Amino acid sequence: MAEPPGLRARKKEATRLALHEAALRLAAEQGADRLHVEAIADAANVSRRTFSNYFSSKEEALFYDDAVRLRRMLELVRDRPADEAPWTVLSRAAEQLTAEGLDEPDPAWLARRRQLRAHPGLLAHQVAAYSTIERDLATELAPRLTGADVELRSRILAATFLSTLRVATQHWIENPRGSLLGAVRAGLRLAASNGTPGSWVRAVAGSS
Amino acid sequence: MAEPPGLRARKKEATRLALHEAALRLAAEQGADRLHVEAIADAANVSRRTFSNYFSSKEEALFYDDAVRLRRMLELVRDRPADEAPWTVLSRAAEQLTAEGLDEPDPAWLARRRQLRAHPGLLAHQVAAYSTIERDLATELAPRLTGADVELRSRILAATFLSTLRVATQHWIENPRGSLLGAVRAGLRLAASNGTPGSWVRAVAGSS
DNA sequence: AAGAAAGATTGCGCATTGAGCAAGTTTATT
DNA sequence: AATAAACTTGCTCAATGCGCAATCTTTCTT
Repeated sequence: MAEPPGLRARKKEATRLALHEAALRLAAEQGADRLHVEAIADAANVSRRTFSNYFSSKEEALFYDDAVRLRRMLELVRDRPADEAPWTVLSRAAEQLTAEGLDEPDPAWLARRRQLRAHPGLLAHQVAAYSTIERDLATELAPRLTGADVELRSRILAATFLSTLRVATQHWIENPRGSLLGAVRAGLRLAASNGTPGSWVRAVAGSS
Repeated sequence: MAEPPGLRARKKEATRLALHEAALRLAAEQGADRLHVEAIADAANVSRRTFSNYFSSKEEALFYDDAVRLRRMLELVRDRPADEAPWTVLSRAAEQLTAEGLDEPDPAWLARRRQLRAHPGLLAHQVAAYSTIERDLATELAPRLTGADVELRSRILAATFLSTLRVATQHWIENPRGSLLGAVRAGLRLAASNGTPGSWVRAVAGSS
């Protein structure tokens, strides 16, 4: 089933990563607006054309790591028991994902990501990356719901969860007190009680 | 304070709208992928260059109406009393916005919007339009919160609320049973109780 | 191990597009 | 009516996404 990736696949992943990292580095060094596809390709020792074979735009290259994380999260969701409550499924998946080696990321990566935040036009591309799996996540969630309006409810669950994950992560990047895992947990707890004003304080207090 | 817009401003708004509508119509007619800036400009009787003066891409033109709605919603949020509970502020603003003449939209518009849904790449641009005001909404919300973690909480509130609004609206477009207002109300109620499994059924039942 | 088949990289060319600039046109001001 | 301010347009260019065909690499077959 899970055959070890051959040399071909490994090489591909390597250049993909190289392109992603080159993009991130150059964007942080020279500013996101002076980032050109040609430069990224050069930095990764491939041709401009090859870049296009991997990514359809420099922004996609920039947020490739988010895409990977999100695809991985979808897998984790799939692996949760079918009878678990939906929000629990999502929370646990998010926690596993965060725990999986990305809890204490490389400081250089952190700094670069913080640089990127400055450029407001990039936010749009990041949310785009998230929106890519929104539907997949919803269809994964739907069979776990019972009652009326399953479709609407699954889509709202997926969308709000992903938004929360994105915002909590971003907030932690800009403002890293404590662990990322803690930030994600706090965010999810907050989102879980969006509509109940009294519980906010309690929810936050409970996170410490 | 609010001077009536002169001829100049009215003309500008007119061409902006013309461009938006031309884009929407052409996208629905010929498919979103065969949509070219030149064609949009022609259909609106302006030059290609002028199109660029109004919109920075065809997708921005396509989702101009969302942008307008969202800016309007920000105003409505600003006008809510300062002591209202945050989620109530958002719900009321959304309801007002929906009630403001867009509750029973033009069937042609609806059909076109439904066509657009087919093209998956466009979702990214729609969420981009929503993300544009995410920060503004958060900074508007922040002063209405008390306690700890005001920044994180306001950002999560803004993000989840906007996601919900987007998904509920989109769901209603694809699936218009009842009024849009009803769909938005239901969506917000659902989002308000994301984490509490037992309350889902009650929340939905309460919407009928 | 040799050769065929499948897959990846590259260069070339073209269509689309976003934007700066300057000249011409329309609206606002006085 | 004259002047100023704002808008439109055509021209031009750099950047980009992608189809195509040639070449090189990995994998599969026998």
